[in-house]
Amino acid sequence: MNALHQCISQYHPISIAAWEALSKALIKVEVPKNSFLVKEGAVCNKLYFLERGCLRGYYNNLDGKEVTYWFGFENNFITSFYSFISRKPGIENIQILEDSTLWGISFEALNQLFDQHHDLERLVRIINEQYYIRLEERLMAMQFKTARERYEQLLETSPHILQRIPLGQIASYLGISQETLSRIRSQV
Amino acid sequence: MNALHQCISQYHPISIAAWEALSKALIKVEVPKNSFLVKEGAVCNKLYFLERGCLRGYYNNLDGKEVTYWFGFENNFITSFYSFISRKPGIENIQILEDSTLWGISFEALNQLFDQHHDLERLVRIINEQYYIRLEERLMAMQFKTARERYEQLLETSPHILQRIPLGQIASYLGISQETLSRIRSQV
DNA sequence: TCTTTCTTTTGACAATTGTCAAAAAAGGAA
DNA sequence: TTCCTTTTTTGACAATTGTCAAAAGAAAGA
Repeated sequence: MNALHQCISQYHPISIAAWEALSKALIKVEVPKNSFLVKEGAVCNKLYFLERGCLRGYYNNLDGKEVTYWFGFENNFITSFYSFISRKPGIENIQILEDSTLWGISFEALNQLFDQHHDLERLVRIINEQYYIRLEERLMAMQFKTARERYEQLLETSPHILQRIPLGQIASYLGISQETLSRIRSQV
Repeated sequence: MNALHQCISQYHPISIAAWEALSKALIKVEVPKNSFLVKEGAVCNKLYFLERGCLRGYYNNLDGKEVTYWFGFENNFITSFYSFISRKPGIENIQILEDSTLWGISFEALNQLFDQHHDLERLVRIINEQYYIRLEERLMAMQFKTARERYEQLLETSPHILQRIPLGQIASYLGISQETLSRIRSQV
């Protein structure tokens, strides 16, 4: 739980009372490789902090292919965002790629904490904003860069992804075919 | 200002006190077509609500081309998000495409209001979340759909864009060349 | 170790999309 | 209207990326 506290502090320090309340509401979740944290068709009721391990979000498209659109690593906040926020079933699956340790809090518990601790809601607002900026950067790369440029950007900003994730999933994440990524990689 | 109040209510109703405080902090901005709300290299210090008109966010890429990555229409919240949040100069230009009326609030004023009115900060958190979901949808379309599919999706979800925005800017927004968009359009 | 399975690479070819240049069409101003 | 500017379309060709199939390589279990 220390990792979470440290991570939080980097975004926005919260009061001791807020941290204590949050700690009490958190539930430790240990999940083995290849299991699922969230499955499509279900409402995702929890927001997680990933302390150890890694995982991915993907959905099955109309052609029956798995489409990976994000990876989660240590110190990331994890949820099926659309489902968690809208309280509706999502199409997203969250699969554990390495044995992982997470801390989870339910939607209800989180919102109760928001009522009691203004600074906790501020923290979440600020984290949301930072994640928004990341997403914006990714959209821009997707929209205006070639496959090769996107791969090179990934190499620079997130080399750990290359070491921990199979190529096919990375290709999907970059929006290209596995064959194309393999060819790009052999030419760099 | 009524439009803003109504728009807000759809996200999260706020107290009368919060609304009054917000109203007082808002500054009306009228801008003519082709002028700029935000220019690259500057820190964007305001969050706007667009009451009337339309505008676009774009940046100049390394090849000297304008790259459009969003449009704003009536009832949208507008800012150069990265710059507004991080308090750093951005690369984004916001150009007015039709004579527009906006209501603006400064970063400082907004944050002071957050301290005084918890429900206002909640409102912004919720709006942020909804905008995040939109962005996520756009990223997925960009990542896993063909140019034609993205165009057809735009036709369905935002036909007004087609009627108010030049083709070249729409093409850029869709991440394709103007010629390709023109050809797609002639074949639908 | 030897299989078996999963992952990655390679080849051949097709489909999509981009680029450059020019023509056509549309819109604005006098 | 008429002229001028901007926007859109079209053609020819090149570059990028995808698809299918097969081979090569790596990892995991018996």
